[in-house]
Amino acid sequence: MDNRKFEKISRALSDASRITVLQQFRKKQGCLYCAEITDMLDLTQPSISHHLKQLVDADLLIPEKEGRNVKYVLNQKVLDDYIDRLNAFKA
Amino acid sequence: MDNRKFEKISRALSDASRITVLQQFRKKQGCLYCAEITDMLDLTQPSISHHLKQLVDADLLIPEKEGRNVKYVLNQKVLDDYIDRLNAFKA
DNA sequence: TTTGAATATTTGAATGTTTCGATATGTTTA
DNA sequence: TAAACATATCGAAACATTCAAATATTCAAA
Repeated sequence: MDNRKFEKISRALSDASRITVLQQFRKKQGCLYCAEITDMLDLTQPSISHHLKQLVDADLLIPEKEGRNVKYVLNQKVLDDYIDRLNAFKA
Repeated sequence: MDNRKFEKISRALSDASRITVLQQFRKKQGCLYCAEITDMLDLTQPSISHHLKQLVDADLLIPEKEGRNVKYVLNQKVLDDYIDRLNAFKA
């Protein structure tokens, strides 16, 4: 992971709505449907779509189309790589 | 660490200059002087001061005044807490 | 106690982000 | 095929961030 990608992931993580979304993945074994996410945030559908795009563009979520629904899967590998970069800051 | 603090740290980490600064701490055993940081970035002094303030406000760096110089120390504890929150996203 | 060096704050312009309403795209079902 | 549904994109308003120039503050040394 290069610095540009680290920066992009950090930016994706720097928003209250997106943090809330990510926290819900634990309860659902790492995958959530778009509709479930829309239900849990008090935002319009386009806003939620925008936030999800940021998380997908940062590779934190992997979208999987199922008919007219979209299932988002948490990308644990990217999360682990990001954590490795954080640990590398330490002396 | 609450969500607001997690968000603040993420935002502090979402800038190329600030990432560069943090990466230098490893080479210097976790502490750097303001002047060293100013030397390594191609930005004006006020801009660098502003970036350092964001890292300090996020508690990633602890400023220690030494006469008219400032020594910045990397806050490993906050980094560890942040990593714990990231791991908590995982299923 | 003035001078100079190191760092911080303020200001303003340019740019980026968040949000929403409207609309578009793609998919299932009647 | 038409209607209903789920999600994405567009366009614009409100707000936040970044950067540099100018200025202020703090401290050490002369």
